[in-house]
Amino acid sequence: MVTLAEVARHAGVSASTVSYVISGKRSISDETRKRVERSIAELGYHPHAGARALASSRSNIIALMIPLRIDMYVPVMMDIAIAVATTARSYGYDVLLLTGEEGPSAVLRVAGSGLADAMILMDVELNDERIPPLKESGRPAALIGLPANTAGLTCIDLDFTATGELCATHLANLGHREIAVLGEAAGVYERHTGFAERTMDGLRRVAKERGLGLIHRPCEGTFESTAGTVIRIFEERPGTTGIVVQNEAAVGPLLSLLRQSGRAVPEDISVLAICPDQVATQPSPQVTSVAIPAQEMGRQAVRLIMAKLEGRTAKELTLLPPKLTVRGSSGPAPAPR
Amino acid sequence: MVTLAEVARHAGVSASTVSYVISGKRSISDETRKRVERSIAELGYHPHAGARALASSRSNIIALMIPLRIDMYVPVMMDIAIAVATTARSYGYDVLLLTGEEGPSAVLRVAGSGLADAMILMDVELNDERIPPLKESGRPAALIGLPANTAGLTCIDLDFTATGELCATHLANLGHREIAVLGEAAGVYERHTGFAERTMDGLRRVAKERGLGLIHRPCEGTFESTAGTVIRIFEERPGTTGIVVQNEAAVGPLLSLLRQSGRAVPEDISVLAICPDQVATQPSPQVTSVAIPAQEMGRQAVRLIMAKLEGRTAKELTLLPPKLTVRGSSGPAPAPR
DNA sequence: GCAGCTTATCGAAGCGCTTCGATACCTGGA
DNA sequence: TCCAGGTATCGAAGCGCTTCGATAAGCTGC
Repeated sequence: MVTLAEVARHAGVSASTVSYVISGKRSISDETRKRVERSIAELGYHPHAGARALASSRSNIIALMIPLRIDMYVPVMMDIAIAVATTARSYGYDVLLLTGEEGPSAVLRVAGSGLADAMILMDVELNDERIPPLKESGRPAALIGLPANTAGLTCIDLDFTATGELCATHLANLGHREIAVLGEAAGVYERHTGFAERTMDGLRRVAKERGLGLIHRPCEGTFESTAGTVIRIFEERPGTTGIVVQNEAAVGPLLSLLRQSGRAVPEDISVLAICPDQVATQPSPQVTSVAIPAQEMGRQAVRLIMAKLEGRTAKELTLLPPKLTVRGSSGPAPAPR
Repeated sequence: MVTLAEVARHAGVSASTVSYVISGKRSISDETRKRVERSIAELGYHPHAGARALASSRSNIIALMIPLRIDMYVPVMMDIAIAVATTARSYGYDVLLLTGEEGPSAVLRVAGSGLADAMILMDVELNDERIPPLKESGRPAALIGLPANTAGLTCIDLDFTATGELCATHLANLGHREIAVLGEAAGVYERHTGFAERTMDGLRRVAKERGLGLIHRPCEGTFESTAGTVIRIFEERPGTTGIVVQNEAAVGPLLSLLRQSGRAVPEDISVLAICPDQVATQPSPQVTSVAIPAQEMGRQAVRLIMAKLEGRTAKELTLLPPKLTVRGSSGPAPAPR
């Protein structure tokens, strides 16, 4: 292994000079800088991460914690993770991957050992047990998803309330009067992950304002459970002409089922989904959707953390505005029979 | 931050004694050990990762490198990543997440800086450009996927040749005489990722041996491209009664298309897929499949690396045997018309 | 009763880096 | 000509840990 000292000797300067060339924290003459840089390149020098962390008490690592139970659609998590890693690198940071397996104690371990300078928590629940140790650790952090109490934290999420409003407004504007929501699996509501409720709030608000009928049924997302849920919906509200899907796994099955049961999309039924574009563009017809801005979340999370690491303050709450992309699955409500 | 020295003072012993209590590298009297352990717990001590890495030249970190271009189905990658992280933790290691973004130089950077003790490369291509720097770095490594030349490396993959054989044998045993393969997107073959070719080798071998007709068409996996491919297959070989799907994205579309075109599964057509169970169990009927053993790959990769880190030698090639799970989509070939 | 072990503990060196004075030189204004 | 104020560089301390040799104390067996 090449060390700072060897580079210094090779360049004919002192170790501290090499260090300052690398960090740029003191001015160095052009001539010396060039000489040192050449030595670094020639010797293939890489600063020792551990030594650096020890001397500077900065590891240049961000921990990214994935929960054990995954509600989010997996590709979304992956997108976030990749966006986090890529953005972090652009700031000179690396990313440590933590799984929920280890539980909240992982937070203490990683913060306590100085392994990571900051943390990002994904898929945060309303009363997430990782939050107390996180606050205790005193490390900068960003949460993806909203806990019940965001005081003193930095959180990012899609604005699900606005998403609900947007979906309901889109359908109302198209003349739909009865809409149904294919919700998340029951477990999601039980664990109070929050986003599902917030979506419903938005839907309800607009439904009330515009005088729409609205029913909401949880849905597991398998073909069978989707079938059962859809049949029940049409039994209870035969006049339903618009369906909003929150559980992205149900999108494919729903379209198959509607086709099978002789309902045309979008002529008889309009379908909207809250899902990644990947899912929306795969079936035929493609589905009008509000995307989960996974990359944006990951990027923002890192930016907010960098702000904190640099001593600036970061907003407590960042709600990303939803964007509705109109595709083939939504259209004017059919004329009432 | 609590340091070793403070723990030592609190317990009334020297720093080195505390260190030996933690590492277990020298014998310590029961009494002293207990006292030290109590102090550690009371003070909430966590060894500083950087200091440790510096003194022991071991970071206790494994780097996991995800490629930029992703052929693998994303949830499979996630499964592997989570299995790697979980298994690594059980050995006291953490996982650093690297994306392909940074290119092969990331290998040199991470190895050179002593950030990671070892590396795992995912989705390895036949002539993967990360391999030369990896060898140069001299760090232990495990590759998930097979490069063209495995000499001096440690590689893990599903035995795709055996997988192809297994699929063909299953269909042959059910009496099918004409089978078609819905392959990966053309790009996958161009970049020579290897696994697709190996699957075909296996299929061809058995097809020849058992006298089956076999055609193979690449497929992008979208609904439209799958439709086009399926139509062409039945035009060219109207007698086709068995379809093997390699591109998991095509599974859903294929089943929809067969249903639409009035072909019953499995009565008229048997469908086999090489895909995660998640994908196989979602549609109706559920699909007979050979699963990608994602977790197993992740676990094995870590085990092999641990062996190397402990100075033991690791096998060059680990091919995991395929397992075929029979579900509702495959059955006896229909009587010839 | 002492050589010769083993066991338990300590002290000190050193891992490779950052960072804080200190120093040496140069410039320009008085 | 002299000194204030920069600019460029050096030396040394110290970050928190591991590890090696040394030491002290407790055994065993003759």
